[in-house]
Amino acid sequence: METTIHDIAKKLNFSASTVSRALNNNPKISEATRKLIKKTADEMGYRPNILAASFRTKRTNTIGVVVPHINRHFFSSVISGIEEVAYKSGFTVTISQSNDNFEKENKITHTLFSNRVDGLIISLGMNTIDFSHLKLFSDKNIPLVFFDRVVDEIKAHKIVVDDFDCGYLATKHLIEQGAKRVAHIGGSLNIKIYKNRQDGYIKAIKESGFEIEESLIVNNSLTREDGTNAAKKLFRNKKLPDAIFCANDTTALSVIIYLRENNIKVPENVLLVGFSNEPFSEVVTPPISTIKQPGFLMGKKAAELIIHQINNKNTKQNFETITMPTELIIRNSSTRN
Amino acid sequence: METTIHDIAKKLNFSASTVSRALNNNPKISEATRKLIKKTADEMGYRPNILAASFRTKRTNTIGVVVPHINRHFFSSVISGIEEVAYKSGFTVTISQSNDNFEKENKITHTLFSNRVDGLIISLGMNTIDFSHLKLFSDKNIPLVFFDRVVDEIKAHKIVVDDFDCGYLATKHLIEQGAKRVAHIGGSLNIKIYKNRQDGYIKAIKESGFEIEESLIVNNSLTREDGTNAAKKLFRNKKLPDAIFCANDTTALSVIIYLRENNIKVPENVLLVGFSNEPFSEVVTPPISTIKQPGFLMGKKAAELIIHQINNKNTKQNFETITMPTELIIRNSSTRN
DNA sequence: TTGTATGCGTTATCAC
DNA sequence: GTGATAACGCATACAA
Repeated sequence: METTIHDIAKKLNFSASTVSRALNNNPKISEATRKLIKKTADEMGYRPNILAASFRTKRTNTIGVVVPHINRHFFSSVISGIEEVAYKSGFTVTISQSNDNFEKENKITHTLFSNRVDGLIISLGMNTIDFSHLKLFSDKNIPLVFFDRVVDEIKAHKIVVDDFDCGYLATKHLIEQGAKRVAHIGGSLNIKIYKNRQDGYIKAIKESGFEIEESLIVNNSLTREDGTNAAKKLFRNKKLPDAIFCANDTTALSVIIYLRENNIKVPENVLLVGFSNEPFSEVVTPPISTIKQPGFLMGKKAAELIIHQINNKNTKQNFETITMPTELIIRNSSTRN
Repeated sequence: METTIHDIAKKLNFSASTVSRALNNNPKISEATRKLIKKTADEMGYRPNILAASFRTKRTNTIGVVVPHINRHFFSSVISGIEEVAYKSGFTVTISQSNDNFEKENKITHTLFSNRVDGLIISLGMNTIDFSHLKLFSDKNIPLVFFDRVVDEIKAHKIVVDDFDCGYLATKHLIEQGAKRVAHIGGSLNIKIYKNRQDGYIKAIKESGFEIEESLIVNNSLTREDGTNAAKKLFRNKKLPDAIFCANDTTALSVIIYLRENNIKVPENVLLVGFSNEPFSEVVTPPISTIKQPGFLMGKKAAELIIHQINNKNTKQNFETITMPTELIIRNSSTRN
């Protein structure tokens, strides 16, 4: 049997309420009894039943986190940031992954709700176009923070990067390095971040006086395999591209490997920029120029925002969309010395 | 206000107990009323208060997981495996990271205990030599599963790989490829897995009729920086090593980069094997031969074991140590074609 | 400064 | 099959 506050109370001839107060550092309890009670609690091996307390106070001190894939470097960095801030503020973090599967995302989210998490931080799955499971939270006034894959339809804090600008800068950089025919391998245009990256690419191309060529743009789901297929397709053109802006590093890697096998040199023949700064992009040959997203910081920020909301539920919120700084990291894949 | 079973009961002129039973598919409730109650619950937007139920039943359906670093590929793969199995069995997973900091590990573990997790899956921090926070679980008969960094002092299921054998095989492979002076960059010998890897190395060396040379063994904390320093040290020897078995891929990567800068060729001049099969090891030049640990499977296995324990708490357990299969992945860094 | 009484929402034990 | 009641451990309003 676990020790409860009643056991401590009985032993010391106090009431349970006094014990409860002492343990919670209620200032109305005298220094002496508080010390005595805490000491005794310690000796008796008392461990508070947080479950009971949460049930009573309707506060779990738990933050739910939903990401598409835990083992992607970007997401695990975000989680790491969330966890660090949460821990320091006395919150526990419950993590689930949707596997980019809407059914699972839906179920997970409901479970988190039923578990009465104090707030939810989420990056949406690829196929999520119905948002009722999230409305559940905003309707019941449970703090909600989106990051990365956000959605316009729901009012909440959002943490993003300026994908449009990133796409623009990456493409412009390629053009500045002398590229005249920049191709783009992008993601599904249903997803806002990929649409934005592509729009940035288009702006840079037009601004530099080049034409948008349909044959230089490929959209797919940005896996390793898709990247290879995209490369094949692009290099089947009569007029070959001399640079490619890839919407993620995985695809850029596929391209590098494909080109190596076909004796086309990066960066001598083709310049390359990726996206996300995956750990491998720095060490592959040639190192891949890429956009660095501050995953860890995004996580910290998300946690800060949600904890602030949790602690100020009554005061009205102005929901803000926070754009985090990115960095174009220029490496060998996009520079001709 | 949230809808409760009492609200449903009132509306339908049933008792709360009947509603509770119907919702839990208790066979004593008639088909008709069960359907009616479920339908009404749905209409009223009823969401069970799992907190209350957990409190009552003393079962949270939650598994606690503690790892040193969430954003290491190996650990996030393990977590991913745990999460997948847990989800399918109706469990929620709470994840924390210790940052290899004993204080934090201690505090986290106590918090998980107070939150009444049904079980704990843990890989210990680098500096954990006191285990009272884990005894807490085994003493109270709360299922506990260790993986990767395990400990002999506590009886529990353990999921490991055969580090000794891995070290042996890796070293032997290098010798078979013609190496005559194999060096080793290892981790802290306080940590069992690193000790075992090194012992495997030693066995292979001796078995092949070579001498153990102190100057060919470096122990450090296996960071990127440490790897570079170790390489410097090794190549200051009068008689240079012609192969290195590194206790992780990070260090192997450092060595590759250091050697490249010093015009020593891998694999022509020096053969190399790493450990863990980090994502970058496949794509770096040259690709690094390494030991693949089945992180995802280890996670699945850990979850299966702990869920089985949770569901069979009364039946006595025979604690087993499960050794998962590894694979020596041979790539260019260790082969001379 | 401390004690008494009450209830959070659910499930389990009886009873009918 | 269904209902009444108690209990889980804690925090809090109110009393003293």
